[in-house]
Amino acid sequence: MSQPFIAFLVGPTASGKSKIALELAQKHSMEIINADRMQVYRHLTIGTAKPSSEDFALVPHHLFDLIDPDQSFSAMDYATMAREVLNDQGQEKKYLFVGGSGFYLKALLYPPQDLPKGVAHIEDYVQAYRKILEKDPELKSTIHENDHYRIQRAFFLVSQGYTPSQLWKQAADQKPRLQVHWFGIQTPRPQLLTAIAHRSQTMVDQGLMEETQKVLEQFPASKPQLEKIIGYKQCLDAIENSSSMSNLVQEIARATGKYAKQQMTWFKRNPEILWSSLEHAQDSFSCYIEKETRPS
RNA sequence: GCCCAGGUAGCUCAGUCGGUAGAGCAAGGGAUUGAAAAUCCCUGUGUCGGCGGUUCGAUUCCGUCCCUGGGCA
Repeated sequence: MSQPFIAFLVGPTASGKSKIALELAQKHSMEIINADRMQVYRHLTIGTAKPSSEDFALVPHHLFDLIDPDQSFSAMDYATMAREVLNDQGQEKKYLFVGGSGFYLKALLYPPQDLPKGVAHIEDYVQAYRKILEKDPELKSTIHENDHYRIQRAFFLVSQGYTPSQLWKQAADQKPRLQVHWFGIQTPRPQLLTAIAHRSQTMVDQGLMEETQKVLEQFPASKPQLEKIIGYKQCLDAIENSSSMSNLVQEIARATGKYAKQQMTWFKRNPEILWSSLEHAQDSFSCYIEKETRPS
């Protein structure tokens, strides 16, 4: 038993993870570690539904507010930093990762591969796709010809002499390097959509537009990044085209709902997750933690 | 009351020179290996406003009625 107790609390956005996490962390003296892709950014506060400074004061929090919005960040950066947190601390500790970024948790769980960072700039995707298949035919089943995003990365790896499909297969065959306990909050879709609608409205009321403006002024280079983040993207659209202002909340809620669905697709196939409704989450996860951490 | 323009998938609309229809968005499902709140894939039967008429056959033409928007009184 050389490993601290580690739990992952996952679920779609707006499902109430942060609140449950805070309760569990207080009750079981756990430390919270962020597992949300966007909450690593400083200054993106309202739009990422980051915990409040009061919350931060209640229990130790890690991996929040790490970088400025114009800095790059990746799943591997996240995994590296998370490992540092875990290594730094004593074995007696208990950790609760909280967030909906499945890809990031996966990167943490599996050993890193020594691959170069970067993507290729591509003009002709048809040709680029043909070319990566020439060097690595198995990519055909992994990357769709329309998936330009992945073609850019694969093309880069191939041009560096790698065979991506082999690397990925190797990685998939590895056992997770951490033993973790999975908790998931599951909310019926209509209920979740209602919560999302409310939260979108609250964000706008709290000044999401102003936050967007301020970040843009302070970090002009962050624009491409902001355009990819739900909430900020819609605010940017509204700034440029004031007519879309009236639909702002609706647009944010719509995009968030889609995102929540993607998250569920990610987590649904993980058989290790102990699912609970929001109402029972606190009790059932609490019970579980109690049992698992009781000194025998 | 009269004159226009419309009434087609949950929404916005396209289309059928007459052989019962299709896009985007939404919705549902899936993928996801150092950009992932990104990116991509799959799924479309709906009294084509109601009723009549013409026709072998009408959502498409004609008549009439209803509804919506705009204009004139």
